[in-house]
Formats: sequence, structure tokens, C-alpha cells
Amino acid sequence: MQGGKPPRKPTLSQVAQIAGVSEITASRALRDSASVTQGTARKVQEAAAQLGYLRNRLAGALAGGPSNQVGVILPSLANIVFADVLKGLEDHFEDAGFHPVLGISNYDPQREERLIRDLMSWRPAGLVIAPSNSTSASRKLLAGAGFPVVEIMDVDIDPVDMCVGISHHGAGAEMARHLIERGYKRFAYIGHDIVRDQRALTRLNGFTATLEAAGQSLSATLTLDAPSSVTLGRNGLAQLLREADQAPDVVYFSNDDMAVGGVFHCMSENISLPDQLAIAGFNGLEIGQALPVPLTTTGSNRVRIGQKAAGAILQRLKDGNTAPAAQSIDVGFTLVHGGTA
Amino acid sequence: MQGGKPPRKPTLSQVAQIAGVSEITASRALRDSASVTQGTARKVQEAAAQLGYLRNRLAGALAGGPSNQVGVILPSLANIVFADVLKGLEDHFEDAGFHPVLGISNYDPQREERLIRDLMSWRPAGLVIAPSNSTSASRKLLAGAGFPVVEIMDVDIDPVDMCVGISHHGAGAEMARHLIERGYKRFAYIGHDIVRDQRALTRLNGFTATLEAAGQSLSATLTLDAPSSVTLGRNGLAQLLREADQAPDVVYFSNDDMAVGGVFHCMSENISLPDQLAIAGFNGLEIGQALPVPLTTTGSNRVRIGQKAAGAILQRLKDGNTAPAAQSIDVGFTLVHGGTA
DNA sequence: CTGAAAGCGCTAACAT
DNA sequence: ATGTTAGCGCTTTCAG
Repeated sequence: MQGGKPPRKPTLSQVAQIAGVSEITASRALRDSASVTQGTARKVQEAAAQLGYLRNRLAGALAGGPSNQVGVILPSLANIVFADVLKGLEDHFEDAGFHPVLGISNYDPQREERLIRDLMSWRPAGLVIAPSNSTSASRKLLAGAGFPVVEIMDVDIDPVDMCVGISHHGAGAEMARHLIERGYKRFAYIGHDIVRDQRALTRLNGFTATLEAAGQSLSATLTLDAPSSVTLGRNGLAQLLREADQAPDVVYFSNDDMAVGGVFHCMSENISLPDQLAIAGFNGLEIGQALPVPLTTTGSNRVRIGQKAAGAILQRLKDGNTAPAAQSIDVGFTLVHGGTA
Repeated sequence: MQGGKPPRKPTLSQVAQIAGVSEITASRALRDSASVTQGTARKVQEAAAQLGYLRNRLAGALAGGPSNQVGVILPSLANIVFADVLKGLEDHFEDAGFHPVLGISNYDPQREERLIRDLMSWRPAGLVIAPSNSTSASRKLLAGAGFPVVEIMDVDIDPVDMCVGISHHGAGAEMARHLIERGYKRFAYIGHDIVRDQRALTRLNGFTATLEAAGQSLSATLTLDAPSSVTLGRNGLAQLLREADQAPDVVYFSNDDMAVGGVFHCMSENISLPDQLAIAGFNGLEIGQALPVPLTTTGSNRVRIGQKAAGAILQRLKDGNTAPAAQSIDVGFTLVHGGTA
């Protein structure tokens, strides 16, 4: 409570001394009481309790022991999507006694590279990363990491090691197919800062490719240079409808946040959904489904992605980290037939 | 990519050798190029780049260097509330180059204690914890931590070191005052597993205390033994209305998730809000405000709590961790005048 | 500004 | 089942 130099924490050697055994025996007793006589284990544990001994994993890991830390690099935490992924990661890591060490790249490749260095400098047991246009230096770091690495969110990539996610190209394509089937003709797209969010761009590419294969095309595209948000989507739709030569009959938004904004604009302008205008999003967020008319969108298994990624790391750690051929896990997406398209 | 024993990573001494300086000089050059001649700094940096040297902070921290890891213990990530707090923490930690090391207690005091031990064994620079009925062992551990500790969410506590949050007692009391003022007479409460969620219980206490001070009381209370959710709130209200001798005219829910469920029940049963029944929640979640009739609730500054907590840790680290008197930061709450009460 | 010595606290490897 | 030896890779003193 008061000032003064911090009293040194009790060390293993002190525990050993009190228990009347060697340091290494104390170490074994504390880590895996099975590798030691019951009596010894008890003595050591008592000594440790008496001293208030607290294991120092810095020393342990430096000496070659295992780490239970896993680096986790995500682009943002403002977006519920990544909070969901983190939840999924925690689900499995927590049970296995592993702890995520978090870094947020803010969609910035330079920052991401710095984070990779930073987290690797703690010699974690593994690394999970949702890449943001990774630099080649980043890829090189990951390739030579020496521990399992999982790139998450997108499987339309050439993974450094393993990857878990969905095909964003496929998701865009499927939505295009659905909308074409519904008979829509005048397609528009409203997106957020797509330069940074590569996965949104990939969806758009899948979307337009499918339109074109069907002899259709985007009649209007609006890309706003800001992070996605409900407000941005709302203003975006207002702007698009104001500026477009001919009103679209359906708008594909870069994600659900944006799309919900679009729905709100329609509500306030008395544009009836989906007759006057149809709207589609991506992610399958709860808020979209809680709307009076649930949003038509693509459900992405975000929690699942986290769980699978954690599972992949843990599995490899159990297998002694013998890197097999690069592995790709597609958790799949689902078309959510809402009422807006 | 292929098997084989992992090649040892380059060490500082190798960098030093190539640069033609001593190990310690190389160390200084890499950490703080200002404490060394420009030329030396350049030579060392080149050598490091050439070797692909990656700092080993395990060794650094063990040798007495600073850590940039901060333990963060939260009860859950399923609840958006804690994702928001984590976002706030990241906002400041990321900029300062610090990384949260995450543990999820699942509202379990035993698990929380294990997590505290586990995270402390990495000798972090600080610890942020949203306590869950902490055991006395947990409190003892935190008290002797030797680094800054912030207990978050609630300021109605006696903090081990510092705390950041709001008064949950006050929040409950204010909502009671508001509802009394509105003229409601028959008050009911619907809560989730309150044994585990102490803060919800504290709000309830503030609520009932205020009712009683005004000569009123809760006419019905329903506490469900499960984590809070929209579905639980919906079923809860159905049950309460079914079983209550006399229908309440207002229901205070343990939080917004629950309250939104209540609103959904009313929608499907054509119970008009707030005339036939009024509803109030807690948190000010986006989903509650996105409802056709926005939810009357208490806004909690969750992101702010995270930011302030991170700020408090960083400040103390800058001040050389000279623990001043225990500090308590109240970020305050706001009554959200929605349309449901 | 640079260096030499010493050691942080622990665990793997090899005995016994 | 337990102990001995050695060293992980770095940084903190303390000197120059």
C-alpha cells in the first residue's frame, strides 16, 4: 500500500529449501504433481502456500517451458464481428488454459506488422490473425514463426500456415444469385472504406462477377471513405438515391451495419421494403434480425470461426507442432431470407 | 513448412557481434536509439535486420526490463457490455504499445482466482479486472501484486487499489425515482442469475430502497437462474404476467437484453407500451434504442470505463507506480428517456 | 557514450 | 523419484 521498494517475490528455490527438496523437484511438484511422490508433492505445495509463492512463467518460458499465451491480432473491436470472433477464440482457449494477447491493427498494414513483431517477441504458443493487407515483411515473419499461425475470416487466400473462415467471394456471388432470382434488375452497391476492408471488396467482386455472368451489372456504386456504421449507411442511401440517374430497385450494402442504416432511411422516407426498394447486407447481425422487417443478409459464423481457429492451434500444439500441409477450414455461410429482399 | 527441429532464433549477442559492439550496446541501440551514437545505432539496426533478429521480451522482462502486457479479466464476452469495455481498454493501451492478456472468469470466483494467479505469473505491468464475487484469496493476491490494479464496472466497492465504473446502486435508485415520478404504482422486477451477477443485484437494491423510501414496494419479483438474454426476458415477462395476482404497470428488468425480450413479448401479445405496461432496462444498448419504441433505460458508459481504466494504469506506470491513496473514478450514468416508460 | 560482470528464476537434459 | 549441471537471452547495476 505505501511506498518503498517492492519486496522481492518468493522464488522456487526458497520453496524448495523449506520443503527440503531440490529446486527441480519443487518445480516438478508444482507443475505436475504426478511426476513426484505424493508426500513430496504435499510438502512442496505447503511450502509454496506458506510463502505465497507465485510461479514466474517468464523464467519458465525462457528456460524452455511451454507458453500458454496466444497472440491475437484483429483489425478492430468497434465492429461486433470481431468481438464475436474473439468470443469464439476464448471459448476454446480458456478451457485449455491459454490466454489471448491482444493487438488491434486498425486495418493498418504497418501497424499490423509492428503488432506481429511485438506479439512474437513474447514467444507465444501460437498466433491468430485477421489480416489487413499484410505486408510482405509480415508474411515473412509469420512464415518463419516456428509456432502455429491461423489466418482467419477469409479462405480465399493463400495461407502462410493455416486459415479458417468463409469465402467472401462466394458470399457476394450467392447474394447476387439470390437477388437475380428474385427478379431485381437495377443493382446498386453502397460500401465503406473498402481500401482497408479487403474482405468487403472481395464480396463485391464476387457479387459483380456473378451479375456480369448473368448479363447484368451494377448501375450505381457508392463507396464512402469511412468505417462502416449505421449512420454511414443511412446517409449513403440518401445520397445514392439523390444522385442516381435512375433509382435502383435493390441495394447491396457492404455489411449489416450499413444495410440497417439503409433500412432506417427507408423507414423515415416511407420507402416500402422490399417493393419500392430492396436491401441486402452481410453478416447476419442480431440488430438486423430484430428489425420490424428482418434484413436479408448472409450469415457468417463468426463465433465458429474463432472456435475453429483456436481448435486448430490447440490441435497442432498437441501434435507437437509438426506442421502438416497448409490447412484451410471453411466454416461456410448461409443466406438469411429476411423480408427486405 | 517441413518438419525438423526449429532453428534457433538469432540472439542479441549475434547482432552485437556483427555490429562490432558489445551486447549491452546493441540492446540499448535497439530499445532506445537515443542513448547511443547515431552511427552505432545504424550499425546495430542493420545487423539486426540482416539477421532477422526478433527481440525476446521474455528474457528482457526476466532481467528486469519493463513489460507491456496488462492482464484483463472479464466475466464474459458473450455480453456486449464487456466487449465494449475491452474496446475502451484497447483504445488507450494500443496507443501506448501495451497488450491486454485476456482471461474470462465466467462469473466464477474460483475461476477468477485461478486467472489472477495465471495472469500474474506472467508479471504483467498492470491488471484490470471486472470482479465476480472475488474470493479473499483473490483480494490478497491483488493487494500484494506490486503493480497497478483497477477494479472496473462498479464504484460501490472498497477497491484493493483503484476502481473505475459507475454506482449501480445509484443507477437502480435513479430509475426508481423516475418511475415513481411517472406515476407508476405496481412495480415488478425480472432478473437473471443474480447470484453471479452482483452488479445487477446492487441495482435492484438501489431500486427497492428508493421505492421503499417513497412508501412503495415491489409487487412481484421474478429471478431466473440463467444468464441474461433476450429470450429469457421474453419468457420471463410471459411467466410473470401469467402468475402475478395483479398485473404490474411497470417492470424493471435486470438489463437491456432482458428488457428487449420483454418488449418483444408485448409486441406479440399486443400489449401497448407504455400505457398497458411500462418497461425499463439498464445499459443503453444500441438494440434497445433501435426498437420501434426506444427503450427507457440507464446508459452506462462502458467504453469510457475501459478508457479510464487503461488511463489509470498508464498514469501510474508513468508516475513510477508510487501507489497513492486508493483512487475511485466514477464515470457516471445517464437516464435514457425512451418511450417504454 | 560504451563495456564487464552478474544474475533474473526457472526448466531441459542427463545422471543416479 | 530425485538431483546436478548448465544455460535460456537479456538487462541492471557499476565502471570507465
